[in-house]
Amino acid sequence: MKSNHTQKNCSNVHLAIQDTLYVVSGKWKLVILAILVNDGKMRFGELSRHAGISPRILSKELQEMEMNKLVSRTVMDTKPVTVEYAATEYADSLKEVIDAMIKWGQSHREAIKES
Amino acid sequence: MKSNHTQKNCSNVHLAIQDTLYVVSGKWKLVILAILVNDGKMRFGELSRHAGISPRILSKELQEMEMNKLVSRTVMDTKPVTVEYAATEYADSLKEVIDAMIKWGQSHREAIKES
DNA sequence: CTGTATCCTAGCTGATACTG
DNA sequence: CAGTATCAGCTAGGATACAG
Repeated sequence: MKSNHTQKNCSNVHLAIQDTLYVVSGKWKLVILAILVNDGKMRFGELSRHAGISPRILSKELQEMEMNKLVSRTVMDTKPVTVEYAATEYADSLKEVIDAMIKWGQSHREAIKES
Repeated sequence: MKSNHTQKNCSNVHLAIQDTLYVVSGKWKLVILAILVNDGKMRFGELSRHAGISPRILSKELQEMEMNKLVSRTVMDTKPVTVEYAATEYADSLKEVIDAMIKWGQSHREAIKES
């Protein structure tokens, strides 16, 4: 038996992979997440300087990550207004994916080296 | 304790993630791999038609995948010459990563739907 | 038949200046 | 300070013709 997958399952799987890729790929999303996880909540400007991301990109990334519930955005009642971003609990659910990627990436580098 | 990671570990992890991302992201690599895994070895032209990828892109993708030991390339002694591509055993090692991505992608879609 | 060369387009990314 | 507008460069991906 070569394959028992239906077209529908195939589409679902493909879609699921694309959804995940959308969240983990790209130049900045995981970097931002790592910073927020390691260093805790941070304001927009801090994050921009800390990661070296220009405001335009950072804004776009944070919006997408907020839509995907990976970061929370809190407007603080200060003057002038400041905004704090933080990694959500839900972001932890990505850990399995990221760990799998780290593990494979490390052993892969070994595997390739031996040629 | 917030973080006990060294700069070096951080770099390694980041590098490993990028290596994995390089292999699984992009529009075609996983599609090609899925086809070769499900339908077995296939010639260049077949693959091109089957997946609907133009030769230029397919060639580039296959070269990269071959460098990463994910596919094998066998020149057949036919006339005119034909070339068979197949998924390697090593490609199976990606399964954990892909499964993690499928799993997260599916549950994520549910998580987002509820908002 | 396998692959490459050429040309083209759309989208991602970045620097910078600016608005509220 | 947070975020957007504008402009510019780069890269991924694609159509097509062609070479070996």
